[in-house]
Amino acid sequence: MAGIGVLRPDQVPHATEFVDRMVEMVGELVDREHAYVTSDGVYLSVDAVEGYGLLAHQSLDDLVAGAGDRAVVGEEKRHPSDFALWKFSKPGEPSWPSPWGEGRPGWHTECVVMSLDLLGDGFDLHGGGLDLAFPHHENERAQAVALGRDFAHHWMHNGFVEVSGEKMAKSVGNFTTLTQLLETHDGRAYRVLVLQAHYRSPVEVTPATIGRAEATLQTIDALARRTEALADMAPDESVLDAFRDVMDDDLNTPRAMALVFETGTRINTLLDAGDTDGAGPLLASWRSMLSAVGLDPRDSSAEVVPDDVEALVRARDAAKVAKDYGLADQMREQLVALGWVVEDTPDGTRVRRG
RNA sequence: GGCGCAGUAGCCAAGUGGUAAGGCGAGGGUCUGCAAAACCCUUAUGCGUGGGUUCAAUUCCCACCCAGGCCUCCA
Repeated sequence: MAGIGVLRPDQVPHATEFVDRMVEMVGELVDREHAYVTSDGVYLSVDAVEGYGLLAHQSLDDLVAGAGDRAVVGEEKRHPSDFALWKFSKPGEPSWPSPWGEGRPGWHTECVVMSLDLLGDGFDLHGGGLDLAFPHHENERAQAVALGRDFAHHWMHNGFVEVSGEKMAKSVGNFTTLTQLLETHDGRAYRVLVLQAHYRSPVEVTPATIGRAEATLQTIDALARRTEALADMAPDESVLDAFRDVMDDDLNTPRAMALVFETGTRINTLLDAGDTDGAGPLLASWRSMLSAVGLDPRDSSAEVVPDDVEALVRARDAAKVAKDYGLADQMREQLVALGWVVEDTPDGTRVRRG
């Protein structure tokens, strides 16, 4: 997680620790007569849920019609779309006690209980992949509604990570773990890729797109290096306002990133002209935006330049002063061969890891 | 079969009823001893196809093509 700049959650609840609460909730639904007991479990009655199918963009009738042959009304289910809140266990299966019999929780009761317990009623956002909208999230919402509780105010369903236009999934076998990715690539590249696409859209993640994102990062890191000695000033509020505007517009991170790049270009232009004071506020807002999207410029100060490389750099500077460019170029080639990127600056040769 | 979602330059990817952000790449230029970095210019009269509505559509409507997704009791 740290490799791609994702913060740890404050809470990492385990469903097994909330079984008692789930049983309580199911009991409450039964008491309210929004759930009923059958021979194999406890079911939620979707007729009791205002707007069931909202997240799936389907009416109850559509759901039944669309299910075709699969719309088999369980012998005891009152409605084909009714779903299990508690499922009686078969011998040998893990189970917990309940007033209705030994069993295990059904559809996402843990999500409902844990989010309401830990976040409280009426929390802001509920996220998840597009594929979870139905039935997973639909059924979560259904339970909360049947309970009369105020659930998530906003649902955000993100598009898939795709490879050649196909959903990346274990079952498809086009699966790359982030751990694998981090072995050979800058973890920030994945973040750049995700930021440059809208969250609701699919993102193409392939070696090619990751590689391009790394190239993008190089320009960000280059500006960070160029400005690392510059102190923070008061940020340019007009830039930050524009940033907030696009982020407030359904989290339009691609626009936000465009603003980051455009601001970077403005800073470079001012620095080229020697206008450090003019670049200061823009730089502060640039840093602020990068921080907001969780992209940290690579810290080059931690990079250790070995003595032999340093000696070569000094020797090359001496050769340049002596205008022995043939020797200087030869030394540059040596440095490049050793894996260093060589940049000439007014202060002499600078090297960094390529 | 039902319902949603998408098809935009070489690639990735925003977006709007009034004439296409940004990134990478590519070509040209400025700078430089030469490079690198940086900056500037160019790179879709065009946004899957065919109709329609409109003064005007990539943006709305209809049909079609194509990709991928969900349609439940493992979560």
